[in-house]
Amino acid sequence: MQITAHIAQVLCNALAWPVERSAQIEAALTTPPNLALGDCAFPCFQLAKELRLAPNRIAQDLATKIQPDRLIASATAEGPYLNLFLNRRNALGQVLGEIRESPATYGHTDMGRGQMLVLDFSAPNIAKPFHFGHLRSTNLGADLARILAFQGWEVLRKNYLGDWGTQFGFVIYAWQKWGDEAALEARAIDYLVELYVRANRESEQDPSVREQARSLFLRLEQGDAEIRALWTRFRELSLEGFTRTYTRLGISFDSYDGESAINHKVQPVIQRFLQAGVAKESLGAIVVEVSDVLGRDIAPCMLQKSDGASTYAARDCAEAIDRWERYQFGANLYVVSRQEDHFAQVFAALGKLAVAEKWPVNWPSRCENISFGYVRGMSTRKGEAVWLEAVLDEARDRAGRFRAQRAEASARGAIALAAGEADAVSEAVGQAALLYFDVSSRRMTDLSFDWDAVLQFEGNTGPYLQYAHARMSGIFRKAGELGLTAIDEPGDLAMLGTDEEWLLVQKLRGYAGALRRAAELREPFEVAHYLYELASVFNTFYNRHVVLDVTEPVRSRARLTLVKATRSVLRSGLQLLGIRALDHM
RNA sequence: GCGCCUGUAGCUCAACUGGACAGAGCACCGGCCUUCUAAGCCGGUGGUUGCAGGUUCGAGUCCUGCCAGGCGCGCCA
Repeated sequence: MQITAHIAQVLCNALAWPVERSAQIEAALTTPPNLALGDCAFPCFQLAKELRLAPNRIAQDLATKIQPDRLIASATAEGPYLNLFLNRRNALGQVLGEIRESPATYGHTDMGRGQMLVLDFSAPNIAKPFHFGHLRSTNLGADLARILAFQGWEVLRKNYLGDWGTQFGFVIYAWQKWGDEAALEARAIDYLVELYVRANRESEQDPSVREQARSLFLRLEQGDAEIRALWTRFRELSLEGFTRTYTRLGISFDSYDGESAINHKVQPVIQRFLQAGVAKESLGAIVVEVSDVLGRDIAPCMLQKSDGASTYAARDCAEAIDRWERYQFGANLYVVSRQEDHFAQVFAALGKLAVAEKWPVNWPSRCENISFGYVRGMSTRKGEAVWLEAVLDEARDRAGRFRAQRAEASARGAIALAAGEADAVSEAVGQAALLYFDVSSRRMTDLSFDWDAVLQFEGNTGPYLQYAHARMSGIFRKAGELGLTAIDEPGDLAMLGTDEEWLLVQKLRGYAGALRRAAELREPFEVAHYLYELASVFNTFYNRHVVLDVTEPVRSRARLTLVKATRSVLRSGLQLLGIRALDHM
């Protein structure tokens, strides 16, 4: 980023603009399509309007005004583009120096410094299957948490468990009717899901089941001791199951307070809405009109149903208020799929309350719904759902088989691993395939579940990134045997003179930009995409050049420095995506 | 009917928020293991960006209208 900032400043001077505008120039800078055209480009189209001059003319003028300096070697006009060639030797030294000085924080910005960010993700429903579809919210949320924390935010990870609502009435109804203590002991959460599905199926035949479930939930909400004890037990069992999966994925939360925890604060909030004149009664229910503030035809935000039970929206409102009082967040994000209308209603209702009660901070505008695409082929009712644990197992097993198969096909064989290590590698590779698949397209893209598409180990995949990392680690093992080490002073980096080495450095320079886009757009895909390109550029370099050559120790050490920096950035990015960087595969 | 989202190579996705010839992976065809891991690399085949207009120096990207698909539309969460 520092080189880019320098270029922007030089251009700013050449244009005789005030320093403040250099940020605008920096944002406009792009990369030419190939090395022959240059290393950095400034398109002059926008300036054409402002200066009332042809863009080609502006590019030519600028080219003559740019003085070569330590980082800029030359500038040429190529049609409407001003193309810059960098001083490779100095630029390379600067980039590798920055990475060497702070490998753990290279590429970060302070965009979130001093601000709290509440991130609500995963949020599975108790007594409902934790299937592959839930991986999206869980993984997307965990990635965003790491990415935003890296950008300086103080992130609070919140798992707002779906542990309240009529669904629980169904489970309790089923338990009272068919409950089997032995089965619950043996199968825990799986058995609860069976009960839930069975009650649901019955309610399709017999509408009165729904009524009974509803009344059971009402009793729970009113504090019936017997029902409450059942609920507590079911919640504990479910949470144990979820936690196993989270631990396996290396994900943890700061809070598991679900909808039930906010229960006692819901009524007072509904009263506040009424007293402020924001909510009104309609058909026996209590609602907040939001079509006026949202400027479109949308149903009102319902806070209380005509039977007196609170709604999901009311709990979300109360919960958001509680969050604000606790944390005074700078941002409050909900990673929930395809509930745009619901969140629009909740945020708008809170916005109206903010105005009516004259809140000093209009925090509802800091609330965001991070939506994402639908996972097709995964309906619980149709029995298509695949449990996340089963997917993780399958991923691990396929990764193990794939490795054995490759070892046989390759003339060189594969690196021998200890038995325990082989299992750990299979688990890590399987997860990498799964987690990477999830972020290999932008979050709004719908996904269809397909074993063969999800569990790929070749091409643009998670294992491809791990493989590049393992190769780099292999180089360092060999370097240790040969007694070669990376260099500390940049003097001899002039040995890095090939295009492949330069392209790799150029790519390393782009890490900060990828991280910034990922954070601003709430889009981990940006990191995944960047890492794929980085690994790809590295693989090209790796195939064309030998790093370690005892007859050329100076060049070898310079290349080791480059590989060390690349591995550091790759490892940093993988960590942000929750993918384990492996030293052997 | 209304609202939100999507439509790019046979398939799965990109395209740095309006910029250089629309790029990757999979699949298919050909080449590369006596050098640090071939889960890799190099080359090839494959496109009227759903259709029709509009905005301007310039459109896959923005606007309008069609066509096709997905999700939602006050007492499910």
